[in-house]
Amino acid sequence: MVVEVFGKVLRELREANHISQEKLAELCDLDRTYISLLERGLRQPTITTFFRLAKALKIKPSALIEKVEQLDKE
Amino acid sequence: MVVEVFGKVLRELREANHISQEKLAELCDLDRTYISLLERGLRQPTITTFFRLAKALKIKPSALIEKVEQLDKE
DNA sequence: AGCAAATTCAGACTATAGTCCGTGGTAATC
DNA sequence: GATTACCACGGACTATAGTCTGAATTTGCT
Repeated sequence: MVVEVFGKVLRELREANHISQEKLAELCDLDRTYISLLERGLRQPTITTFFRLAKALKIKPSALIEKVEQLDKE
Repeated sequence: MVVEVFGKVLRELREANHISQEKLAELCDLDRTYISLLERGLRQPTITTFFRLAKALKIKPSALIEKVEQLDKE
């Protein structure tokens, strides 16, 4: 499912950036606990939230979606 | 803003596919009136809804995001 | 082992995603 | 001028996005 895959990708990218959930939350003006929910696939973002996450993680939104696309095909 | 741009792109792609809002809604199992709201930039989809829209419009999600990215840079 | 940072979890809350019902308007087509 | 297709718009509704606060738990470090 898209939402679980997105969570995994999000966590991978965050760790690759060596920042905490709290730092990421601050960077894209979201709540600390919400990042946790996203990474665990318990919530799904809207597209503007998605864009803000991508920006904070220094990746193009299209490149981020691509990663999700790949893993989502099983 | 991302949400308005997304609405424009959505409408363009739907018209390029020669289908009505109602037909698109049926294809991705959404409500007719919600497609209207999306196209007018009054609502923004979550990522799974985004993926379903892309599929119905026969475009890769990453390609769809790319279109939004382009127009979003002013 | 012990401390600190990082994360998870829970409850209560507001805003909005998404549905469902209908109504009205416009532009073709017959 | 009645019908048909398409779309905008309304209100009322349920589910969930996203916030806030704090406490419990895990993880990493020395």
